[in-house]
Amino acid sequence: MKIGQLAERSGTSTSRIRFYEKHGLIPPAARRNNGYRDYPEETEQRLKTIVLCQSLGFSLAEIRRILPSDPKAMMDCEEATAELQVKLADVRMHIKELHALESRILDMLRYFESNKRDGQHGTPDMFLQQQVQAPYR
Amino acid sequence: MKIGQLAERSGTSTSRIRFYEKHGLIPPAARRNNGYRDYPEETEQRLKTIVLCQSLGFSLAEIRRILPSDPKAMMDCEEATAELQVKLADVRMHIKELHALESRILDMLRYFESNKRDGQHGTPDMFLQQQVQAPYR
DNA sequence: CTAAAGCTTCAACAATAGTTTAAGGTCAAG
DNA sequence: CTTGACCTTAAACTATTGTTGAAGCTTTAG
Repeated sequence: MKIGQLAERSGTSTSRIRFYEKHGLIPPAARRNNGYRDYPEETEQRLKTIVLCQSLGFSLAEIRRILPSDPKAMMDCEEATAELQVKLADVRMHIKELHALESRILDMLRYFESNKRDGQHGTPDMFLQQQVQAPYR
Repeated sequence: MKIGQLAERSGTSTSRIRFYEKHGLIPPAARRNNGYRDYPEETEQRLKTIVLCQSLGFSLAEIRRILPSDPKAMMDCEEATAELQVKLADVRMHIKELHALESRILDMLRYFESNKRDGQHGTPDMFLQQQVQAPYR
């Protein structure tokens, strides 16, 4: 399979595939006589796997670490499970942070609202500095 | 105030302050005879405001847009409120996405777990590809 | 035969938010 | 007078994930 066809089938792009090869995410392709890359079927699956892992929140560096570089190697379930649990903890922490951020934004909105009712004025620094010192922090 | 002292007081760094000036986030500092930047007290507040806004999830481009370039200007409450509401919607959408991601990771973990119990084997592609086609997607 | 499409490589560019480095000027203390 | 700390500028580098372009070779269709 040539690179263009692989790109179409895997839903990526030729530049992306070359980029992944260069960075060790897919094994270097065999070459035809003319120098064109020639891909086996399985590379399509591997590319889709990479895209899936990205959508699961793994960076390319993490994917390179998790997926065996030999595309035929068995995946170590223990290791994959461990990595996924780490990622799960990351995601949950991130969610917590965003909830805290949500609260702070709501506080700030309420603060602006009350100021508007009181017809108060001030510089942005005054508004925001006060917020910094608010107990919510 | 010289730039080093301002950096220390505001909890930033000299390079960061010069970077902000260059990119229009703080007004250009007055210069002493020797060319050194000389800062008024208020710049410390402005820097802290910028750091706060960053912690609220605003990018420097957004901060530059929201905070009046004249540090003494009044903040437009209406505009700030509108910006904060947009940011709030962003944050909430981001939280939703992360919850979906959490579910997908949990699905994957359960899938690995059941495979382990069954003593099954396979390549990462097989594992993950199956997951792609699972109904959770 | 020729033109278009597809392949090759290498290098540069994109955005974000700065840091680091080089080469040099200035200031205060001892 | 020298040493060290602090200041100046501009340019290059960091990390991430690719895209775009230039220059050139190959293949396919008409």
